[in-house]
Amino acid sequence: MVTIREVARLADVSIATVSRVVSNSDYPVSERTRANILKVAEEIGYSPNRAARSLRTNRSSLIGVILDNFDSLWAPVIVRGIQDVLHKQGYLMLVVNIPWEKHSRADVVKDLMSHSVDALVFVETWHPVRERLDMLNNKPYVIVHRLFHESDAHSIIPDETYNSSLAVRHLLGLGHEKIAYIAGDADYFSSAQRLQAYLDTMRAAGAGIRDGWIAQGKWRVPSGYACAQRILSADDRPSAIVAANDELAYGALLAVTDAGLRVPDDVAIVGYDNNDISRIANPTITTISLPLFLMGQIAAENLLSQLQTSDRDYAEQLIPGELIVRQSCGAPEGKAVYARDFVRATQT
Amino acid sequence: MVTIREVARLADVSIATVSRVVSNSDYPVSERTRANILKVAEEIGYSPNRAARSLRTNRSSLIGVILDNFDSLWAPVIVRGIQDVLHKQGYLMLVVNIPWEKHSRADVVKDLMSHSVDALVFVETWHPVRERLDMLNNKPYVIVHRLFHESDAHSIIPDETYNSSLAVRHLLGLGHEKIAYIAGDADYFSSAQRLQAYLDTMRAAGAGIRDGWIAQGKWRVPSGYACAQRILSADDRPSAIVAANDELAYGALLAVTDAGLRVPDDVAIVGYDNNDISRIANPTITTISLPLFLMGQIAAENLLSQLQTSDRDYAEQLIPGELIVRQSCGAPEGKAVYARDFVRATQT
DNA sequence: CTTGACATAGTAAACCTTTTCTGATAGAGT
DNA sequence: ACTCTATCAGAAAAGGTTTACTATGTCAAG
Repeated sequence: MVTIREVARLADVSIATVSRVVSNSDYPVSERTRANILKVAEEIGYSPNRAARSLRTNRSSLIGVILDNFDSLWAPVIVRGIQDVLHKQGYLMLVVNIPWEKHSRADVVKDLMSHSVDALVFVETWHPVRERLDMLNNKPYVIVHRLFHESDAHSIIPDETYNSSLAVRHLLGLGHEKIAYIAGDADYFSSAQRLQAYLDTMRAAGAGIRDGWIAQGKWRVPSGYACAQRILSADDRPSAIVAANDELAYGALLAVTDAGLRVPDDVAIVGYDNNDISRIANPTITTISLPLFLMGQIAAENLLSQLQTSDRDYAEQLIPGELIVRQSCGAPEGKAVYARDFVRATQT
Repeated sequence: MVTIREVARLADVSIATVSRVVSNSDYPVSERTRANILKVAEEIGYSPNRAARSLRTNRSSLIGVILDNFDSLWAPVIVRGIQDVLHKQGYLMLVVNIPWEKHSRADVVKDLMSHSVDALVFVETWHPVRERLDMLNNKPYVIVHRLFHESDAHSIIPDETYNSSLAVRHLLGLGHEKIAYIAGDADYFSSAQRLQAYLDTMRAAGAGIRDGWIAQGKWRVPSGYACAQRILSADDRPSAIVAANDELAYGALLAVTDAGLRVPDDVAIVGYDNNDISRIANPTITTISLPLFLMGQIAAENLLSQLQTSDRDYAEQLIPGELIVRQSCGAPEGKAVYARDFVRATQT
């Protein structure tokens, strides 16, 4: 292996000087010397031994990324966002996936710490970080898409309330008054929030709500199908269904079709997540899109600023989504007139 | 930070002894001493400084994973498979995504080398590793799902020929004689292989092939739609379409429906990849499933064996997929009578 | 001509492990 | 009682880097 010593020898300077140059120290080194050292280093293909550097400085340029659910449709996009920012700053990601059922989490954190990661990102995590805050050794950390109920100032999460209301407002804006809701798994933080936003928005608009219009689903297609069936058989059949995610929406779509009704003519449908499925379904499904890549970027930037300035105030960050208007609601594709106006009004 | 020195002091032994115990050396240490050291280490929460260890041993317990396309539907599953094996052996993954358009690849490898990774995995890679083999410093490496044409003994790739023939055989087995084919992007290695397998299987079965039955697609839904339209307007309309992937199949499904024909009654369709889409589509789509998780595991095991025994023979590994029978072909769901028999006959 | 300040470079310690070599002890064999 | 061997423990070097401290040279001011 080619070491700093070798560079020093060839450039005829001390290793200290080489170190100053190659590690971008702000210690003064004459331009002549610097240029020469860089030339030599380049020529013999020197790159610093990170282990040695890390041993000395206690910094590793490594960021631990802990995922609950690596091959979900969301996580990889978030991770790419994280990398996008971190990589430019010379950080590399140590990625570990632990299904949330497993309780080996503490070990993983310990593992990462022993590799002296500079900071940690938890993506879509189920377990409060606080439980093992002592293990974190005061290292910066951030949570993207927290799934547990207690709030944590380090989290970056979708603005469920706002996003969910977008869907309802869109339907209201299209003239719908009888709007049903299929909720996600009750265990989830976000399920409750989205459902609440539906209720609040409906009430705020003065629209009536019936018990039979609200079904408790389980995130997946079959559950969406069953829930929609129940909803369609309600005394007062609704003219629109808001689903807590796209899979539920797809189940609902099948149920509506199987009931001999048409989407969007008889029943309009809105989803949430903007899966590939929704782009491809027939009809294509109106849905809420989350800026996942951006969320990853924000997380990484948050981390960087924690790394730079040790003490600052943290606050939970809520990330707004966007309504993607497609065929399943009957609105002109790509245009959410009322909803858009509403958005602007809300945001200013 | 708590170091080996601290453990040694409290256990009243030398640091050498502690090192032997905590690093699982096979150097003899008395049971009494070992137990005591482990107890102390546990109590004060000692975990070895990997940087120091790495500096000394030149091994890092880090594996570099380079991805072309991190948020594809496949890559994350493969990565999970890799982790599944590596993590048990105490390795952690340094994951880097580089879109294949970017040519910063060499830098990334250099980066990883400077972190002294013990080995490298390339997932779904477009660029021949050989180009920068010198940078690899003889470290073990493996390629999962190679996308470039030249063969590489270190690759673990789907057995495209076999897999693609499964689809055709299934249709032949169901009595179809006029089978069309929608190919994937011509740039891809796998496209050509899959197409060739279709041709060979058809010929072997004595089934006729017409020019109008073969369309050159581009992997995505709209292309599948267009190709299917062209195929359906052929003089001699085929009774089945094999698509090079599920998105193309979905496009074909739409085209068939829009042409006023029914799937599978008028036209049967088979895809490739077993995306979520296919499970949910209406009708559900028969397709080929790749054992991605397994491929990741195999890759990792290959790597481990390279790490243990320095010299051994490598050979390209071809991984067979599986036909998932659903509604789009008209066969009883889950049963691929002819195809299955054919598989057995081939494999024995 | 001396002094002080400044710019630049070098020396050497320190970071925490692993591992070679050496040392000590105990038990077995004579 | 002696040597020989096996078993276990310790001392110390080594690995590549950063950095506090020290050294040198140059130049300006006194």
